[in-house]
Amino acid sequence: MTGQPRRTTPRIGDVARRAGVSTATVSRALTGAPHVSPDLRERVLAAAAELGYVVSPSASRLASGQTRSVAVVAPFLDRWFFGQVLAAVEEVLREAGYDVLLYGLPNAAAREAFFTDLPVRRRVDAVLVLTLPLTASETDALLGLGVPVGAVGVRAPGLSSVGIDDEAGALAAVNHLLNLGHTRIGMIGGGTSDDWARFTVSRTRARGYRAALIAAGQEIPTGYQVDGRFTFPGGVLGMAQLLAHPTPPTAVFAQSDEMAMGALDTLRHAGLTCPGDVSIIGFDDHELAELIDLTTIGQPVSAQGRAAARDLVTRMATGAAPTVTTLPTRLILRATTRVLALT
Amino acid sequence: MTGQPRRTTPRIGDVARRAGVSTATVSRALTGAPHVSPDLRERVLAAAAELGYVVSPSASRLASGQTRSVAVVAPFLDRWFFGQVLAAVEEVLREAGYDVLLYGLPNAAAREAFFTDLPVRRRVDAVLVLTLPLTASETDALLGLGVPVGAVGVRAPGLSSVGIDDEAGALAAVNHLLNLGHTRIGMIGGGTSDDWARFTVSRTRARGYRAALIAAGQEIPTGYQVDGRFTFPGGVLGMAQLLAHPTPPTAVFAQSDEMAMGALDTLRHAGLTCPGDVSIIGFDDHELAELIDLTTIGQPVSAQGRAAARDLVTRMATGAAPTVTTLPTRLILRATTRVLALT
DNA sequence: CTGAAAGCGCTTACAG
DNA sequence: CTGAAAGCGCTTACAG
Repeated sequence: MTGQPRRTTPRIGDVARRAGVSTATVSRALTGAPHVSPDLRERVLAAAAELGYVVSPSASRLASGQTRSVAVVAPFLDRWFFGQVLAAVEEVLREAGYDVLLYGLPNAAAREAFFTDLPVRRRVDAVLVLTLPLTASETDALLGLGVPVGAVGVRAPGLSSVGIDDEAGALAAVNHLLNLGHTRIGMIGGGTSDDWARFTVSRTRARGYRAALIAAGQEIPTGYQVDGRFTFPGGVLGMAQLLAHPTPPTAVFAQSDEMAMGALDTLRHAGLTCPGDVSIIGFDDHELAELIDLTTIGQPVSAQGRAAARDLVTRMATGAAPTVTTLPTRLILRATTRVLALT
Repeated sequence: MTGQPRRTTPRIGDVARRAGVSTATVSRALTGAPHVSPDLRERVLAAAAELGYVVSPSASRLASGQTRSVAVVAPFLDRWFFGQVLAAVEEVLREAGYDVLLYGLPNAAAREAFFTDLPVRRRVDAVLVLTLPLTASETDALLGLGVPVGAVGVRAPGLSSVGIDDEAGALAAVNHLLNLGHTRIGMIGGGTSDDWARFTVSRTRARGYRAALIAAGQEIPTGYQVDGRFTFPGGVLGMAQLLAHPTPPTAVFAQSDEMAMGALDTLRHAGLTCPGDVSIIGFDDHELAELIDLTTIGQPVSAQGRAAARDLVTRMATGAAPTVTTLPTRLILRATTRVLALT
């Protein structure tokens, strides 16, 4: 019963003893702090390696006040856009040495719980919000954390944000259609959705749509703006709705590529061709867009995640002020739009 | 300079003072430990609420040895399958009160760094691996953490695993084709990929493909098994390869729906119809499969994530032994397969 | 059921 | 450049 060898995780004291230095020196050497002579640093590193020593995160955090973690908050985790952004964000943060704490808020209850309980409090050095339109009090709650807050696709005072100019993108899409001679231009958006997360971007893109038509001196017939819920099935239904219009559009601006794909599906099933009968332009440059030859407004998705993550890394390190970054969209001409056929 | 009111986060002592009890009692009341009289518990809860007290995670972890966190490790974060699984996993864990630490391993360097440095050490109460075929030493490293380890789509001794029977699924797919009278059946898989993560499942499904054909007494012509890399573009190319065969198949088993969609695209561009000229069956029941009317082998994706997360929650709470769960696949008949036309 | 006190394993002024 | 020591903020046997 005496001296039984309990194999246990080595502690900082074990490393210190083995290297013949104090724990203070071990700590300094391991964290890369200055004021440690090269040979001592080397001895410490060697001792730590031999022992397989790893610092205890909780102890280190408690003593230093730093968590080396950042929270990523997103309404959905299972959608294309979020997957792309999340992958980029995770990579940047991991390589910078931060842990990523993931919070999905798939429904109203989860969302409310998150902003009420604020589970990230005292737990992270920064928070990154992905395309979650924040109310003023939600923004306040986040800023009240006292750590840098960043966002992709959301703007609010006090936090960094990275995004695109949705209105300009939509305007470019519709202008392209106008340039091709179309005058009956419909839109599949997400307008009447009760889903806040998609409501904002939907409205902004709708503004661009209307601005383009108004600038061209055109009126927008009732029933030309339909709801596609930002999904493939929604696009299917939306296009069907447009086709049922007394004077169906000859061109359609879909606010996302997924809805555009749904619209294409409806055309195919209706025996219509694209762009022969109807031109369609999407938004996103989804990974499948190129393959189905979809004309679209491309936005840099991973790049938005990377930029947002990098900004946070910088702010955590330097205490720099929040920034606002707008990344460019571009018109990508492919095969689903063409000059209006003269009949 | 004296007594300046520094608004600071309340500590457990503040709550204790306000409630007129010891910090031990506050701790017990807050963690829901037994042996606290109802009225004291109430007083503590009230005091904590008034102060807006939140326990310091690092201090709590250091003192208790529990992290209330679980690591989720996945090779990709930006693919459909992982997004679905991740969303389900995150929801279960969050609702059970665990933090989710996310680790993406998009390349060999990241993977090696992860298993060498083992950044999750002393940091989580469990680890969940998503579809990452583990080498023996990787498995050992994980089990050496001393916490429950679970996996989706991976089996290894010592860890829980949730998955489907890939071979049986593939077999069912090919049997369906055989039942329709097809004898020239090709396969688009991921066989020659150097991507380990997809290599294993690819091989298992290929085994099912071959088993079905062998059982039917058929030979497999050279060139009937092509690589589609588990992507849409890969499916496009794979189908093109099959069409270029001296005696092209009349039916194709694609190991994933995304590849099946790519195959459909190739057929369309080649002026061929499906299922008129070629029947195609996929695997997954991807969310778009229903919309394009793709016959496929459906697998429950979110359910696998949920089951794996729940198993881990149980094991963390009870110390139960690892489990193995196999969820059912099912043949979903839709419009892309039909009886071989007699010519 | 409740409290005093030790201990979790680090980090970091403060001296030297 | 290096060490002794206090302190980070909890949890949990141990007594009572």
